[in-house]
Amino acid sequence: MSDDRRLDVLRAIVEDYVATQEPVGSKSLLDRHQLGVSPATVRNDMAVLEDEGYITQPHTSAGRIPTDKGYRLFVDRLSTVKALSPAERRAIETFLTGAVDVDDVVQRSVKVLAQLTNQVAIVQYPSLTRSTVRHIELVALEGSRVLLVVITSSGRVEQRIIELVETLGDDLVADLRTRITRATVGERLPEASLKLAEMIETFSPNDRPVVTSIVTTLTQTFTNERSDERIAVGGTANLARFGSDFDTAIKPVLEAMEEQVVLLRLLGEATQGLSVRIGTETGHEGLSSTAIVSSAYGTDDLALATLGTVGPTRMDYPATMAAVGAVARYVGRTLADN
Amino acid sequence: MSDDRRLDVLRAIVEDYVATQEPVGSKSLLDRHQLGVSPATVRNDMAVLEDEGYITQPHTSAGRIPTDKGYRLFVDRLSTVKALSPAERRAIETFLTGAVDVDDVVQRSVKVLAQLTNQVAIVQYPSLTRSTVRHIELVALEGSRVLLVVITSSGRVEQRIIELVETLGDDLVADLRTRITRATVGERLPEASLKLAEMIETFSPNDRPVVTSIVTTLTQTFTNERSDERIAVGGTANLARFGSDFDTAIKPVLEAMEEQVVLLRLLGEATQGLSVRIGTETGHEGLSSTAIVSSAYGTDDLALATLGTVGPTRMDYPATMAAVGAVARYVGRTLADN
DNA sequence: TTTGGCACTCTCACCGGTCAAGTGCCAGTC
DNA sequence: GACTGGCACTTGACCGGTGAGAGTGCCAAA
Repeated sequence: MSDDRRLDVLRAIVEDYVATQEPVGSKSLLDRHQLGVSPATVRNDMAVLEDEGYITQPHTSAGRIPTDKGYRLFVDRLSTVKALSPAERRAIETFLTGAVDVDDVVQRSVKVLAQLTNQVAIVQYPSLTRSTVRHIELVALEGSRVLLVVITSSGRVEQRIIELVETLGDDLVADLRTRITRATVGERLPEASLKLAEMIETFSPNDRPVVTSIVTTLTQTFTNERSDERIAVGGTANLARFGSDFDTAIKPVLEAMEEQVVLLRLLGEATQGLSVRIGTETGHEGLSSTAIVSSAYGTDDLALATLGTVGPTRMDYPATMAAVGAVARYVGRTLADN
Repeated sequence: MSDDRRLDVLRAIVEDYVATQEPVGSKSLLDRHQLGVSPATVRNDMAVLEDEGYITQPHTSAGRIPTDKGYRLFVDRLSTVKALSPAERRAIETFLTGAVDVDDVVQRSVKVLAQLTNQVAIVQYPSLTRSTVRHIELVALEGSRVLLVVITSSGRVEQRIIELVETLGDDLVADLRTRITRATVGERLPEASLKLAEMIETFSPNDRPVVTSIVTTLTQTFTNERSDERIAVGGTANLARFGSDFDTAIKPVLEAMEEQVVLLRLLGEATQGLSVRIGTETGHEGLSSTAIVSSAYGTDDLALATLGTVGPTRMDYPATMAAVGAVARYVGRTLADN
């Protein structure tokens, strides 16, 4: 018995099932793939594959469908990432080149990713905490309000309006601005926060309360989860492909898509390279029949954030992985140019 | 024959159908409403109502369901807006009072509106073009870049980074800042644009190219559709209630929800008061079995923007209208306090 | 180890009958 | 003239039975 052929059979089953959405039997499998053996042999192989937990039958006398474990093996060892067609590459390129700012880049990537994969696309905004400060600005508004603007290396602009207890003198504002700038520009945001804390000491005791309150807000802005958590979702209309039963197949996904916290967990840590989580591997109950393909994007040396797609476990993994990878590369490049 | 009773019958049909989601027959209608007449009489009334186009039968020997025209009549003449329960009022209040900025207010209102109505909620960000300028700031960044920040009366903060052809002198930036401030603060944005155009003349011919390019961007920011079009959507999981057929009932709605342009048209012009559009009145093909309840929000004298819900035509109109109205009032008040 | 054959199992689509709900119409009553 | 009770008719939903089709497991033979 050849171990290789059994894997070929598994691959054929996955491919057929993804294409037809129907349990695949030994005979119809041979109609579409030349394995050079008879149906009976395939049946034997299938029995073994089922014993080992890679495929399963919805009911006796039905064909087989892959299990999560089967998809896992397929992704890990049986598939090669499809190359994108030139048309697809061009689509990504033309979609992304017109973008004017970070918001725009994210918006457009969600759209193109959803379109390419026919799935639900998720794109996380470039992380604040992993960027460096490019520019920081402090502006006195009317009354005792101060506007704080931070521009990061990835082009994100964050602003906060701070309500102070007392009005700031113009000279103090100017002084603060230069000192904050000196302390933070070029630094990663977490380190910038540390430097800022030290900086407080250098002010006269009189000014410290005000300075502290500004620095606190600034630090919050740098490290605040809420601002680090921004995420764009698109292509929800593709949920149609997830299955016909709304309550079990579609509703949980829609609910997850509205929960930033869940989305973040799903995208996962921004490790370099493609990550595929299948079924229960997503760690989310409602998503047990979906799979998530994600990838970090960023510059060569620094992952800025993550993007990916959510689709049914019976998806075209090679194509999806190719699309996610390509969009991640383009987005990383686009933001680096900024 | 009493015309009033026929309207009572229509009201009963709408109420029953909304409650049960099933065609209502003459007999079961009398089980739930005391009309003081026999089923046969109700049948006669129903026949007339059907002739007039207010109700229809899915098939012979089925009960009747209201047509769009029937709902229209119901909304216009047969229903009174339900008062919100104290619990609901409290829910809105507690949800909105914690908001820290405009983004937060909008985010939270979408959520609470979706929750209250069990429908898809849409909230437009406060319009830029209808706000006045509260503060405007011009900051020279590194190189020939300039950061422009506009804060409006409704609390929105918009920023743009402008790439100039030449580096600006510090004194020119300062000069520009004060002059732009003088020209625009307190003005409505469209008028501010006009004033800015005039202002260009007051600069020396040397500086005019730079000034023009800044003013242009500023004007674009003020009147740009893209920034005026920001919209938040929530409660898409409630699409479950729209019907069981994904392709005809749910997909079109999801698609519409992803198209800013469509959404804007659906919310409609921000006229004061509640607006209800039923079925084809939405002017959007895919939404022929949905209804949109929307309302402008803002201060007494100025509508800032619109919010509303999208639901199936068979919705509880009085309750939905009450919720939309209440949330609009609260949001208007919250933003006015800002 | 592979293969062909065979008996077996299960789902699904189809069919016909029955049931319940609802209608339209008509003749009778107030 | 408006309302009512009665009746015949229509129709979708439900149910059980049936047959076809697809697929399986197993076994003996190559």
